[in-house]
This record gives sequence, structure tokens and C-alpha cells, in this order.
Amino acid sequence: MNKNLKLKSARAAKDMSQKDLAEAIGVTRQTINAIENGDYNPSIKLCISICKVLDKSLNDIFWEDDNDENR
Amino acid sequence: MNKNLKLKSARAAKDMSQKDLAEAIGVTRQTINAIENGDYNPSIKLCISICKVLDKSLNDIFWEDDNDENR
DNA sequence: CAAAAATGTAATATATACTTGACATTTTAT
DNA sequence: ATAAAATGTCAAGTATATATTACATTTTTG
Repeated sequence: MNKNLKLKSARAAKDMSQKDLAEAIGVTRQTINAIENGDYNPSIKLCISICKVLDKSLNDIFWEDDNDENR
Repeated sequence: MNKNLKLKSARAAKDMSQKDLAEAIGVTRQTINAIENGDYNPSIKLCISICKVLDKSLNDIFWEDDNDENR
């Protein structure tokens, strides 16, 4: 729960599928899917990799959309 | 290796010890220490928690200081 | 409509973030 | 100079991010 729509949107803006993004980063399609759907709490390095591919900053995509929950 | 000096500096600016920061976040002192020393690749949620306590953004503290390495 | 591509999701396995407890060294304060 | 506080680090344990394989459903395309 608590989907990351900013990520989904930024990916769409680049016309990339989850698979495309995953391969560009060197990660599994399931991992991208889980992050977009809020099932994973990704590492900062993975977040940075995603941002670089999508030409976005950490603040753009990851600030405040996970928020409280745990940790 | 690859220490996070921006984090160390932002913590110093608030005059907090690693222990202070750890307790404010709800994490262990060793965890903060490991992040500052580049031994851990922290989760985005933990990064956000740290930023909020230190009144900084993700870009301020976590952008580009880990960079390449793995992932 | 049918085929293909994209997405959701589940099970099992592995790597590693994070905890707990403990001790040693370094830094700060008295 | 000594005590106290802060930091570095290590070992063993737990939780969870990520990989792999596989299949089902939804969306897109011809």
C-alpha cells in the first residue's frame, strides 16, 4: 500500500516499462513493481539509480510519499 | 569507505551526537555510525527520518555521496 | 477479436540492513 | 591528568530487500 505514483509518473514520462527501467538500472522487474506499489522500502543507492535514469532528484520522487509507516 | 560527511556535518550543525540522532529517529547508535562511515546502504525511509530530524532534504544529505559502488 | 506486451503477485532462496551487547579508542570536559 | 562522553568496531541474531522462476490478469496493439 502507499503507492509511489511520482515514480510511476516519471517512468511514464520517459515512456519506459517497468522492465525497461529495471534493465537500465540492473535490477529485477519485480523490484521496480514492488517499489511502485509500496511493497518495498528501497535502499538509497537504488533510489539514486532510479533518479538518474529518470532525470529526477531524490526530492522529486522519494520525498514524503512513504512518510511515516514503519521506520 | 566513502563516508557521508554531509550527514556528519548536518548532525554537528544541530549539536547532536550519533546517540542523540539515533534516539530521535528510533534506531541504533551503531546504525547511524555505520551510515556515516559508509558501511550501510540505508533504506529510503530511514534517510527521510534522518532528514526530518536534521531539517535537511534528501538531496542535501544523500544525493551523489554514495554514487557508484554497488547497485 | 486475437496476440503481444505490461503488470500484479506468489514461493523459495540469498544478501544485507539493522539490533543487541560489549569493549576499545578517541575526544571533550573538569 | 583524570573522568566522562563520543565514536569505532566486532560477533551473533533477526528482519527484510532483492533475485529467480513462474503464472495469472490487465492493457495495448494489430
